[in-house]
Amino acid sequence: MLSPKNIERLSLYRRILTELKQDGSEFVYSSRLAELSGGNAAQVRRDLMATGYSGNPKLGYSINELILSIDDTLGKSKCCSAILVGVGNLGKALLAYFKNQGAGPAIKGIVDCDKSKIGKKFSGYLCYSIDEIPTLIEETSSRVAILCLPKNEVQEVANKLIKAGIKGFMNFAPIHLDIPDNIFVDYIDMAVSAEKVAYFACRINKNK
Amino acid sequence: MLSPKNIERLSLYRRILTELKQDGSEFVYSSRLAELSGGNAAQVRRDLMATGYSGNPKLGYSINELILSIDDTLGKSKCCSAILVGVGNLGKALLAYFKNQGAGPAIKGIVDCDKSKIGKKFSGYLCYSIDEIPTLIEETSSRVAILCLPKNEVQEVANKLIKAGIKGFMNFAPIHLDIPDNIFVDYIDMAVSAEKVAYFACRINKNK
DNA sequence: ACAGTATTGTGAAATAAATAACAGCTACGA
DNA sequence: TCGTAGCTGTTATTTATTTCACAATACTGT
Ligand SMILES: NC(=O)c1ccc[n+]([C@@H]2O[C@H](COP(=O)([O-])OP(=O)(O)OC[C@H]3O[C@@H](n4cnc5c(N)ncnc54)[C@H](O)[C@@H]3O)[C@@H](O)[C@H]2O)c1
Ligand SMILES: NC(=O)c1ccc[n+]([C@@H]2O[C@H](COP(=O)([O-])OP(=O)(O)OC[C@H]3O[C@@H](n4cnc5c(N)ncnc54)[C@H](O)[C@@H]3O)[C@@H](O)[C@H]2O)c1
Repeated sequence: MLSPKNIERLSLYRRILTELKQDGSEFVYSSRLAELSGGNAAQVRRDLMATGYSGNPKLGYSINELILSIDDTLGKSKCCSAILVGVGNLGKALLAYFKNQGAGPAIKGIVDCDKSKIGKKFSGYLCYSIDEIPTLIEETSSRVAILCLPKNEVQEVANKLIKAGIKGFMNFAPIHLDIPDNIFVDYIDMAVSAEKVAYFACRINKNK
Repeated sequence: MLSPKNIERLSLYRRILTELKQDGSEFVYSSRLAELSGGNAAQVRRDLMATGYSGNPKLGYSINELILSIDDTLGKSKCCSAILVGVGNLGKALLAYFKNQGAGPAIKGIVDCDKSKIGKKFSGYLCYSIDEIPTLIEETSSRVAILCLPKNEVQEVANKLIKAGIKGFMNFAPIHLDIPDNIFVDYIDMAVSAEKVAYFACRINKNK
């Protein structure tokens, strides 16, 4: 089983490969992929090994074939759809983003509890009420939920989503979810991230 | 020197401690902090060691004193201010978020290249033009920049920002920045994150 | 005053991740 | 056709991170 870090890098390589392809390239070396992804060539090769695809010792990797091989490993994204819960400032921005972007699980439905939002469209998606979650998940066969709600609401909503069949979350609310450990959660904590950047930005060129 | 992961967790602990304090608690055990942060008690203790603060073997950690000690280690956030570049969908959401939120570097200025935005206010911040970056950074003594621009613009803008004194970036654009390695960058790549969640969500309860 | 107890602080051990090293290929030019 | 330069695949090594395990400790109740 691949680790989350392997998966992250494979996803990143795939995006880079897709861009290279659009630019008309046919082959790429691990060293070039390392440059473009900010990693190390040995690691790139090691990650790619995991997909089972073999490059050519003189030409490098065939971009087309490598993309297919990564598709195969990650699972064609289409196989897994998502719903987004909480159509506020962040939720709306994410809708716009994921819509214009091929990769990743396709958003198939959006949900809010605010009556003034239910029934309206956002980025072309009709907003459903929180009570319609089970139906929505069933009909869209979604397994992923993107959580953009206030932190004090998130645990309760996550519980409902799990009951309805969700197996993975992107959680933007700054709180740890107490859920079974067969459910995957990715925490995207921007406040923590900002403090980390501030920490290192303020130490650079002082201690080093 | 602390690692980025240590810093992330310390920042997280501080947020949790602040909430516990508001709820009226005075002391907390490492085991409780581990629960609330989703970690392990030994690791919590190890992280806290790095701040130099010692808990009490019977009572646990004094919440007040521990917060002060973490403040001291991370640097009172106030010491490091930030500017946000790219006031689009995501930029506006982030402005709203960081405004209502005490921690993290304070946003001191915002920048866009769109003439229809320059001179207007967003979440109370006046939007400056890209040419005013050097002045803005100097006047606000910012060392951090939050990058919310299209990916094909980001490298060029980052170069300007570095020239003007920025030492750390939060980069939301899905592209690796080619910059000196004394500049810190945190990449927040939501497409990758979404694919990772989809991968694990679709495998849970199959292979395990 | 003091035994009991549950927690801290921390070295040692285990695990995970990244990097280096190099044998084995393969296209290509002479 | 053959030698070679420069790549890949993969093992070995190193480095980083997490977890374990337990002596030292300080409060509590008697
Ligand atoms: N805005 C940002 O850039 C940003 C950045 C990082 C994290 N966050 C976090 O993301 C979350 C959302 O942030 P936001 O700025 O979009 O907030 P917001 O207040 O703009 O939006 C929250 C939305 O959730 C809806 N909601 C509330 N309770 C709900 C429930 N029980 N069920 C369904 N919908 C519900 C609200 O109606 C609203 O539409 C917060 O936890 C915030 O801390 C936001
Ligand atoms: N919207 C999201 O939720 C989201 C999520 C993840 C990542 N991103 C990434 O964040 C970036 C911004 O996304 P967005 O949805 O806000 O896009 P957007 O198009 O809504 O906003 C981009 C903003 O940047 C400004 N801009 C463009 N070039 C500029 C320049 N050279 N200097 C200064 N300002 C400039 C534009 O005027 C606009 O205001 C993109 O790279 C996107 O891939 C967005």
